[in-house]
Amino acid sequence: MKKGDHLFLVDGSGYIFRAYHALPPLTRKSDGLPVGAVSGFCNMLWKLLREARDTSVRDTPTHFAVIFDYSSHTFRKQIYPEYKANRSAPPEDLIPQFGLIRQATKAFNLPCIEKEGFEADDLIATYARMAEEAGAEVTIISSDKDLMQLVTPNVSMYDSMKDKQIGIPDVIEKWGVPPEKMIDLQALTGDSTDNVPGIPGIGPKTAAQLLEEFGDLDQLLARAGEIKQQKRRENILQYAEQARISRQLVTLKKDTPIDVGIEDFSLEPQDGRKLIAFLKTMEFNSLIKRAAEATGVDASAIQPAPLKIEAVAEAHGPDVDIASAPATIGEASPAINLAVGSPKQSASNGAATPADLAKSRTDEILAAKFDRSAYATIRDMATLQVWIDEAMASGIVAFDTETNSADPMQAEVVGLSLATRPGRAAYIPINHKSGDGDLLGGGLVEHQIPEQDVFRLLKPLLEDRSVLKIAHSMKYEWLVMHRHGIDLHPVDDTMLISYVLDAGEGSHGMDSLCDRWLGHTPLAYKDLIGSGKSSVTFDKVAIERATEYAAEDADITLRLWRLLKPRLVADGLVSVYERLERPLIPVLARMEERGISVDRQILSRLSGDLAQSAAAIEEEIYQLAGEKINIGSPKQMGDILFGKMGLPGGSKTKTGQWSTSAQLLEDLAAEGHELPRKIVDWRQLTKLKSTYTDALPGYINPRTKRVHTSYAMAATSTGRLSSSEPNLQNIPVRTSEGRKIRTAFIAEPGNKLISADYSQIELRVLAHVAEIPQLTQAFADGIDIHAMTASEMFGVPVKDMPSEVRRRAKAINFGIIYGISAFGLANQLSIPREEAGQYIRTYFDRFPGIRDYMESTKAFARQHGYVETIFGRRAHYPEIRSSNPQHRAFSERAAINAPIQGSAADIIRRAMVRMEPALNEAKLSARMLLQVHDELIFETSEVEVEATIPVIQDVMQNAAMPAISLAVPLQVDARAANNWEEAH
DNA sequence: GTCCGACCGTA
DNA sequence: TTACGGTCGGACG
Repeated sequence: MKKGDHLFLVDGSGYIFRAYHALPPLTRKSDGLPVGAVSGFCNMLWKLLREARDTSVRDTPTHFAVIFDYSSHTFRKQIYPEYKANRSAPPEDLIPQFGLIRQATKAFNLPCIEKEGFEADDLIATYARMAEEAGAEVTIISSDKDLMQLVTPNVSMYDSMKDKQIGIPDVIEKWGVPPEKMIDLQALTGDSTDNVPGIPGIGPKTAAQLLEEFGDLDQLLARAGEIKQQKRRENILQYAEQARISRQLVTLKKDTPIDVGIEDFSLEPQDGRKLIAFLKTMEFNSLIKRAAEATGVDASAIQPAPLKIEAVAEAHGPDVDIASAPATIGEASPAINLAVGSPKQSASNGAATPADLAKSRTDEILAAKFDRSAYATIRDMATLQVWIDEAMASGIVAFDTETNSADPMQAEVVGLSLATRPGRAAYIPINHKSGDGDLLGGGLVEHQIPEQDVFRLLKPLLEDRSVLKIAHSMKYEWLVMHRHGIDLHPVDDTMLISYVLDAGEGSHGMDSLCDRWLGHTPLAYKDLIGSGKSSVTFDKVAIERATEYAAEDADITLRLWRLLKPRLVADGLVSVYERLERPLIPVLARMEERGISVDRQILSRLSGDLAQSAAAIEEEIYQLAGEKINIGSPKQMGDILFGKMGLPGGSKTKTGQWSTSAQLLEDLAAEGHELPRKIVDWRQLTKLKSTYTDALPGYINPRTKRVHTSYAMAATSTGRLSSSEPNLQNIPVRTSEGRKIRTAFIAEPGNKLISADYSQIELRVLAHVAEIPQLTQAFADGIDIHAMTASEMFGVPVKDMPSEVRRRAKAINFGIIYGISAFGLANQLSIPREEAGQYIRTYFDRFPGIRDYMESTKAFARQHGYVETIFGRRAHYPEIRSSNPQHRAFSERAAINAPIQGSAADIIRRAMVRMEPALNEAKLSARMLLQVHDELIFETSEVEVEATIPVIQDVMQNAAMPAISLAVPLQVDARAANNWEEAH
């Protein structure tokens, strides 16, 4: 070796661990052998060697070697027996890769160096010194801080994963000291992963500052008495010896006895056949292709090399006997997978198609068993930090919070679980209380990390943009975390992924997905907390039980994610998920968090009025019925009306009871019967009272004084949201009595509510998807759509049209959207079935495109089992091929409705996702509070109302663009007022 | 105590 | 004739 030569030294052992955690897991397709780290290693070598042939790259190697640890039994153990004693066993799926990486090195025709009793770092230090003395340049391929002490003007490091060169200035920038002082710095700070003690309370910043002040460790220890901070001075004096031992441990040995000299590292030509044979064994298809091209070897003519899985003596834990755990092909840990969609995702595993990947992922996941006893309980901050580091390194973590309430606006966190790999999960108990105890319900259980410490440690992880957080129902987690000052991102939600994939195929709850996909029944929540009167909140659950339950949930979530996420790609649903579902999580969470102000007094007064009116009607009903019966019981009312009084009964319900529906009672009232009218009125009043005026005040949050609904993102088959607790999507509006309830929904003083709603959005969507020229024209001209329909059908001029004619046309238009039947239309309009059938035929004659749309939609649904919205969202109808004609007909109507209702739902979702950025852009402070399918409710200060309305309208009217250019314009009406009734 | 059907509020 | 959720009564265990 001579001046001008350039030696590359790869820290093979360091690379394995880093690659294992940083790269997406990968298994050999044919048998599940874990090869993720091997793949990363081969790709790195390929890149380094390719650059070696590329003369345009300055730092090309002339000499090359890969260095490995031999075992953890090194001379350092003699100095300090605890050295590296806290290392846990390497992950099971990493063990077989130790040997494979050595084989890879040989396949690349590179020297593979290791020596008993020494670490790779010592060999690297020795070779670097020798090369430098010979006048050559050295590049160490590693980012390990332990090697930074070796950096000189002639020796630099290279972080292959970050593609970053590390020279003297980089060391100073990172650690605050030059390379030659790294030893002293490490001696002071110690190293928890290697169990190097250091001095307590001294971290890198303090160490750098002290070394700056005192020059070096010896000076510092000699003059420690001069240190002003008492605690720090005491620690340094007390632990001086520990620092000296630490210095010995971290100092790399530059005179390791070597068996192979640096002259033997001279870079040899690539042996294409040997390399390709190995790559074939590993099934690294893209590398095979590149290697064949570069070496001019015909890859198809080469057989895979026989695979030898060696028992490698590279022990990374004190108690691991690798020799007893050699991996055999086919028996490798199956729980290894490619991380599709993670922020740290790499390009590809060479699998054929997304569908193949989804399939192989399914097989792998199913092979992994659940073991609740393997879950860890985290009770101290050091252990928590280890898990956080692991999550940081892997780039993916599934988590689940356990709380004492289903309401995220009130819930207190009881504990939190994490999963980093299938089967590897832990629970952090935080607020578990003892079951018995005093009147206050018992105190905090011992050995739990204080809540604020847990969140302080977790915050960087939960907010790290390079770590994907996965939860089942992320909106809940987002809200709980946000209340602790954490802005959770980026995220994935397994419930929403399932929803996008399988809307209409049953529930998307974790338990049912776990059963459906993983063939596993998780611990039941009810079994932990009990039920009914004897139930307890989660904080009373024993921590051991809670660990099994909570960690299992995180584990399941991670496994479901690995299974379901690739299906998004395979089924072409990525953009539905990423544009219509995932971004809505924080938007809806903020809406729920804001809530809306509801006036207790107004509701209370209304409730009193309703009670009085109902009581008066009650008396009249008892008079008319001749006895005191329960008016609220349809069974009892039916018996009175159709039994005792002998009124002509209409239909019966499927349980054999007389139907007492409002429609039927209205018909009887029209015939002059008094009692049915009274019952209808009574029902209306009591409905308004019990469902709204009495129930709503109970939802006013005591802390915020506002009502916070909860939106379900994955509840409907069509893509609509649903609202519950309370349901704010069914607040009365039709009758004047009911509308009064809306006056209780108010803006804060100085503010207004703005209501903005799409006009006829579903008919507009119908005009677009069914391509109906008359409808399109009518919407373009802005004329009354129902009057136009009536005019087309009945030949009546729009001008001076009788309201009854228009009403019928309107009913038909709605009927079309609902997948019309003569039976249904006849019911709706109270006309004979024959007449309704004639209407429908006339409609189809006038608008043949509608019939074509309905027929083609049914045919599509029969063929595929689902239908699609204009944005590609799917709604599944498994019963569309049912042999039961009723079930089949129902599915057909639903399938006709879904693309229309669902496309409208998609449009308003798009508007909601864009709304906040648009308002921010316009420097407006309006807050979106509610969504009612085609309406958005905002609250904003009075002075901004005028400027806000056009922005809202603009976003809503253009929400389909640019993905879809609708054949009809969207119209949005908006109004501002002090309460919802006046704004609507 | 839990579940289901009838009924009815919304889009 | 589509999509929901809440309340009630009544039957079940």
